[in-house]
Amino acid sequence: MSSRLRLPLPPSAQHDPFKVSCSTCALRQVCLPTGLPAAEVVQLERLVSDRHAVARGAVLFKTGDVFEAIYIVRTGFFKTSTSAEDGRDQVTGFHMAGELLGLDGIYDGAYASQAVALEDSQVCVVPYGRLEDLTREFDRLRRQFHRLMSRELVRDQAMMVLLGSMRAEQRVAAFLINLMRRLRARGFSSSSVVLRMTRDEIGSHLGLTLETVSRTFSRMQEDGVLEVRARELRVLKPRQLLQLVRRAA
Amino acid sequence: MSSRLRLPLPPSAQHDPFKVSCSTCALRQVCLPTGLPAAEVVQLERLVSDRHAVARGAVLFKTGDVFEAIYIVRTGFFKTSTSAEDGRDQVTGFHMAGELLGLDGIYDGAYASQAVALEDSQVCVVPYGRLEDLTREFDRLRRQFHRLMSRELVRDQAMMVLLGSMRAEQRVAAFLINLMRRLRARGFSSSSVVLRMTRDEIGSHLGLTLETVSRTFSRMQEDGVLEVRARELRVLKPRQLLQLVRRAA
DNA sequence: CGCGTCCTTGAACCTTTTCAATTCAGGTGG
DNA sequence: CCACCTGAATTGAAAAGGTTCAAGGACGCG
Repeated sequence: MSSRLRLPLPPSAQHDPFKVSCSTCALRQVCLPTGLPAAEVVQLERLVSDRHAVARGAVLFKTGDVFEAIYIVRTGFFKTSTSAEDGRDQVTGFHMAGELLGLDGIYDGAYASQAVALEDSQVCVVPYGRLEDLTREFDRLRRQFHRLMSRELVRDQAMMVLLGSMRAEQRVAAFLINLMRRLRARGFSSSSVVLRMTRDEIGSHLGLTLETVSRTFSRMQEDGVLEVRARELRVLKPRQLLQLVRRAA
Repeated sequence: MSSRLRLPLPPSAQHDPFKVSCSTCALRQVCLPTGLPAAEVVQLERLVSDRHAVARGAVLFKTGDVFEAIYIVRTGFFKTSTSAEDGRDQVTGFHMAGELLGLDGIYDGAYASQAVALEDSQVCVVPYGRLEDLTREFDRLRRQFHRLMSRELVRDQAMMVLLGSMRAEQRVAAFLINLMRRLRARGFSSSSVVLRMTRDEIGSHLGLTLETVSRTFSRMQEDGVLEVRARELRVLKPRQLLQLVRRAA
């Protein structure tokens, strides 16, 4: 009934779990190789030789770790968070299949954030030095890489608007809409989800307390917009949810 | 007595205002060519052939404009803001000499934000298509470009933490510290500034109302941390200002 | 099946916003 | 050169939204 946050792997990958094949990967429409010519995808495949399993709760990289690779979520679900020196900790994002992790490490050679798996996951490992080299030769790959970095900037801007000018209800609505849209782009139901994160993590991401998130879910349920049972969530009135966001502060 | 947000131009530029010379530019330590070998700087100079004056209040680019170039602030001061369809508008950043504008346009070929000059300014125009080409050949330039994009991501994360978990006083303190640090990196006084933006614009950037910004300035003045007279601002106790940020929520 | 973690809900409190009234500063024109 | 005028900034008081503190309940994992 509800979406499971795991994509079926293509036959080739199922048979040989260590072989990476971007060309046949189910994610190729939402991943780094999107739109690249076959020749460049092949190059990328050779680069992304390694795959890595990350158990639920395990840390993929943490703040200050030497930056050596970018990761692409293959299956599963991650959260990234910053940890300021004064213990201030904030979830900066949730990441699902096809999304890149670790781009913030390019700047000074150390990751600026921490990535933790929220369910048993797999990532593709993209050694950064070799990616850099590859972007020299391959124009389309280089441009795609730049586009993805830029997309992150656009997303961050949207997040700033959310944090800077939206009320609790709007933030939660915007969060859910964003989540469902990304799930839909991956072929999942756009009405049902099993959340992989706690209310606390959602709150941290949205600049709210876990109590406010919980209350907001409850209110949306009373209003008939959502059906909430613990982590199981169902959007009953998508249009009304959209209205909640659009409504000016 | 107070810093003026304008750097003296090198003699060569003063004599021929249309000739761009990164090699001799006063900004080369805080700009795109930072750390590049001379040969690559020369290439960059040839690329950045155009300079552009932007009068106070004028729009450099706006949301939806076709993305053709990245801009680098040469003199003056800019704000960037997003304008959501529902009229929700937020200042996403303030930008001074040496800082890049427009990177958010790479993603889909249209700027995602708007840039407005807050004082009479000049920008260097970097045609993006040609920059892309140049990054193919020149390894250091390409890496530097990636580093700068990544730095934006790191900054955005810091901004999210500010917006998501700091109280008004902490936000204002963090804003001032950040501003003064950037001014100092450009050779200005790190204690005095004439702000180029209104309380409203500061508030929009920090997720606060203009009244709260004003009250916070007043309180800091009462506490002897700042001296505020309209847009003229002086930091009297930098360490105390730092303490304000570090103090957990 | 029990324990721990997560979630929900209530009530009081606090910060920030909102609304409103002055005050101030800077630029313009007489 | 000064008076005026307009946008910006300050300040106060009331209201709202969210947090904090606290207690109880549900769920899932071992």
